[in-house]
Amino acid sequence: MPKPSLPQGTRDFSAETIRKRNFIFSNIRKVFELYGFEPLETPAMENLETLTGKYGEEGDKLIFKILNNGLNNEKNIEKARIGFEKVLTGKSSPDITERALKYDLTIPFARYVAMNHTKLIFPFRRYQLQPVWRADRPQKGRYREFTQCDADVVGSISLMNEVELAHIYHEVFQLLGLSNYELRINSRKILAALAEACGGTDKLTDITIAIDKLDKIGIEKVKEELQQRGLNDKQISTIETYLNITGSSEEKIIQVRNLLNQSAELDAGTSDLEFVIGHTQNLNMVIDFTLARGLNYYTGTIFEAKAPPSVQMGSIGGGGRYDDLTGLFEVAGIPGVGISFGVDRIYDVMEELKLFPEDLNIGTKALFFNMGKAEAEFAFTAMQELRRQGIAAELYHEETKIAKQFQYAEKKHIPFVVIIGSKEMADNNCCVKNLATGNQEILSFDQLPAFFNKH
RNA sequence: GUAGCCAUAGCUCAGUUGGUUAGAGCAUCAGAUUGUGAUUCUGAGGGUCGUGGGUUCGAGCCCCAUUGGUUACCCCA
Repeated sequence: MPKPSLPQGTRDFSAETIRKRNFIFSNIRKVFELYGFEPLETPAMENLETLTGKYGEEGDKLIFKILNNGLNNEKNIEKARIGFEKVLTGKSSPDITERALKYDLTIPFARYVAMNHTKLIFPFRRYQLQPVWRADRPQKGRYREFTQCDADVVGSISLMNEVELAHIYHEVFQLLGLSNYELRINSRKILAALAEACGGTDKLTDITIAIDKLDKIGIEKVKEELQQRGLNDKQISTIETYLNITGSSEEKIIQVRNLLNQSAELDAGTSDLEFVIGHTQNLNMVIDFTLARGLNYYTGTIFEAKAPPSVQMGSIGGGGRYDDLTGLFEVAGIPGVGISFGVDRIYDVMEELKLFPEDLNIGTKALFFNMGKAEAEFAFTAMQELRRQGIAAELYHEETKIAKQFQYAEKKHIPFVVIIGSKEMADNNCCVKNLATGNQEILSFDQLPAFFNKH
């Protein structure tokens, strides 16, 4: 029997971790609900066909594919062999795999909308908190199984949706204590206008991939990469000027208008940003023209939430507007915009900054000591009454020395112990001790619920 | 997929140019006090040094392979 282990990049979650994660989830859910979003869940797996081609070439490689069952069945064996040959050339074959674990929540959502568009009430606002899987090499802040929390509005082109989503980011991060997060915003339309000015729209991807790395590799390396991607000096010079745009959001918009030739794309992109900026005061939002985002279905506004600069953790959330996501599934004309929170990274950031409230790990409120057979039975009755009142309590499972029972309570972060010995039994009361302060008092049993509700 | 680093007790680690029965702290358990807890005292258990080969009189240490972890690239939450 080999040592038990977990698949790479996956984790077990202990009680303490789950309570902290639930703290994040419940705040996100609360804000989503407050903004009128409705919950949705989709399966862990999708048909592979639903997912491939939606995340770009690199994305396709990171989809976890599920091997078909019954490949060794005689009537399948020949097909499987041919299919496998195909797989070896780097392609996928439905004879080998036709299902995959979901890679994000947006594409399955688009599939859901496409399947149900006749029944849904538009604009349709849904939120979704579920795990997703990526066959990526794990490293800091990167897992193979992680949880996304998405909110999307589909069936509306109103920029008020962007405004609301920006507010959602802000409210959630405030609730979590991440007040110095940064929300970067840009528009794919402006990037398209830049591409137009630099060799045409077919250069859009090359340009965005390169400039997205500015933070990491610096301007010189970006210029090198642009050169390798076939841009000439004049085009690179335009991009450099573009990347050097600084100032307030308003100033940045003016500068980008001056730099790029006037076009419908540019006008649309800049006025989109102006609208969103104009309706979101004091939200830690900054225009970042280098923001590009990988997923190629975005067409308008794009968002990226950055962790506070004091921690080494890039993006803790992202999103954007897509004109026609459901078009991928043969249902055209449903535009939308959405955002996502990366819970696992938010968790790591909050842990590093020690932002979790102290009292999250209190499960059991009171431990009843076991002071003997008769005492324990007496305590059990008292405890059951507390439980009926909604107060979590435990009775120490066996009679043992006091020190050990105290230690158990301490280790489990139980804040109070209730001692019922022969004396208390005789007086029909109990001794309640606060472990944090060391204070203890004698209470009658009918005082207990009120006491614990107060503390 | 590519590259670097790491692997010794439950945890964090030490282990000299290769040399006897491989150590420490914390944790665990048991005992001097049978109704009051971190402290102190005494003692105990626990490792075929990730795995498999090789070099050597001799390997935790050197070489090769392999597995796992980790960090970075690509990409991303």
